[in-house]
Amino acid sequence: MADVRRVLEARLRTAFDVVSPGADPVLRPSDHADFQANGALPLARALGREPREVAADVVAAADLDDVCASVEISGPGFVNLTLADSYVAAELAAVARDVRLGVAPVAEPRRTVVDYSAPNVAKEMHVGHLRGTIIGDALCRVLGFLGDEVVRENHLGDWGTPFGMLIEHLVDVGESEAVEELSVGDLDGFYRDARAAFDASEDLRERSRRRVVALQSGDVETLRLWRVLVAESVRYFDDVYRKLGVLLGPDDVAGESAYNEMLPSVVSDLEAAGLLVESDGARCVFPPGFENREGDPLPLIVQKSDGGFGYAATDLASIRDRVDRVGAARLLYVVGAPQSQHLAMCFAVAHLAGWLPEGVEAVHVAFGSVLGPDHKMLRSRAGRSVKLSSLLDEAVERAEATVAASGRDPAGSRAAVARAVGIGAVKYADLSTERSRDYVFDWDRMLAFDGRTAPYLQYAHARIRSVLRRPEAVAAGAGDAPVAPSVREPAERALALELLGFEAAVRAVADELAPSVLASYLYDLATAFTAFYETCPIAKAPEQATRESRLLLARLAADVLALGLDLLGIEAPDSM
RNA sequence: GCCCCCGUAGCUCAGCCGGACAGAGCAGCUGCCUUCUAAGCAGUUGGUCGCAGGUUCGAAUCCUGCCGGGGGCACCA
Repeated sequence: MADVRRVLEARLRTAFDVVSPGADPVLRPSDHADFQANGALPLARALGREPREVAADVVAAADLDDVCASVEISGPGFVNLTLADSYVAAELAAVARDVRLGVAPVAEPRRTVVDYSAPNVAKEMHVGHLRGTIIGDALCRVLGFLGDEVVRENHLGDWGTPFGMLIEHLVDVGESEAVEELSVGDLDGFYRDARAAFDASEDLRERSRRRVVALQSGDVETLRLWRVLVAESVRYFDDVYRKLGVLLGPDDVAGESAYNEMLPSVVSDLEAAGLLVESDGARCVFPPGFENREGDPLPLIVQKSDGGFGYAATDLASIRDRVDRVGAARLLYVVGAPQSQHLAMCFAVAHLAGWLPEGVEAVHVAFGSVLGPDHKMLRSRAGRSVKLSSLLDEAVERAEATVAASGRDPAGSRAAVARAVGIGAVKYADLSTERSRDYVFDWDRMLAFDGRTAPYLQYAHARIRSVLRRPEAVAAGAGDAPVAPSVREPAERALALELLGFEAAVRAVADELAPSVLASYLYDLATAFTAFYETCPIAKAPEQATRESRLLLARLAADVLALGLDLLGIEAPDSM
């Protein structure tokens, strides 16, 4: 209801229908008014009429008296719409009464599985996992807030041939030694040592091969050792997730191994459907439209020539499981862009096999890579991938240094503020870049208090809370009183309109699976607030009515900032 | 060779279901703190929207070709 744009859109649609049924009003924000409807121009061409005449007919047919102060035809046939202050104020008052701040839940909630993060057991989480984890988490929060039933699934890499090697290494170093190493989070050290030993010893290679067989055939002791590796890794991942402040936890783990028992039926059902083709000893499906280097049909290898299952089999099983058992209406795969062909093939095969029925949507939510200052994949000085855990620690350390340098003494723990700022900076930098693009990781830029950064937004929020804590504000109810806000001053009006755009921003994130829309919106809101803050005294406004109105605007700005940041998984301290 | 993504101001990016002079942040330059957190605000400099065609009354946006960057292309996941 708070979305004034949708109200305008609906009214205009009715008016356009009168002129030509089904015509799109093409409503956009405008530099010349609050909004402009461009629909008369294309419609005029279709009708072979003068654009301004068509616009005039639309305006005549439109019922906008209660919402618009002025409706004017301009230029070649634009319809410029300026909202009535009374309408803006009334809508704002409605938002103020709404715990959801004007964001209505979706009419038809969908059960949505979000597959994201997916680190590998006994391997370090690195920056490659950063984007997927942050983006997936933000989408879960937004979809959940809009009322969808979100099922998080962390598709852990917990199965496959490397586990023969890893388990043998576990045995060699001794179980308690290994657990010790893993529990302090040195997964990379463990993996590297295993790898080095594997490469150096034919005996170990042979044992590893036998161990894989034992694992796959369900040998009890082997499974026990495997569970040790998984459990220690999951515990470590959970530490990282808590450090990062994401929703993901041990209960969300749906590792590859969880699909093991379904793999044979994936193969046999594909075979029964006549989709399976044997090629060079491997059992494959050749979905139409995919070619390899030589221009030959490209297979999705479901079962390898050695009888083992490929990851395609697991991915297909997960699709079936999520549709049949979980009952999902939508499957989101928050997975890096390089996997797009693989996922497209999996979806294609699932369609062919009838595993993705009508009404179930599968989407690859692809994201780009994290690049270093040299615009190449971000790596450490040593050329290794950057350990995610260390990166997060560095973010907090750097934030701590800036907070300390400011000489401020935020109420509450300085360490907590540093954590919110450091982690928030990393998340906002990531989320504010359009997700399909690669993005350049730059400490100084993301941690700056100037510009489009989390620290700027957090600071804007903290300033508002500070104003709301002032005695004059507390006395006036700090914006909680049911007042009719005034939007007479340009800065008041601009802030009010920005606040009314919150619902549209949140919905756009869900519709386009693009958290960056909300990230941009929050920056615009923060700048609208600071402009208002500069020109309009809030707690110190001389008149009681003005004070109450501005306190309401300020409180709403803080609430929307806090909620919006929360939907992105970013904390908003009350003081900093 | 084929497919996918990207190429917009010095740097980082928005806009891309066609519309009124191409926007923002940073950096640069100018101003503004005895007054609610100046970690702020206001103003300003800066662009052949990779190139060339095409469609259109109108193209950063749609189509085609080319150039440049990244990624993927059968038994690792």
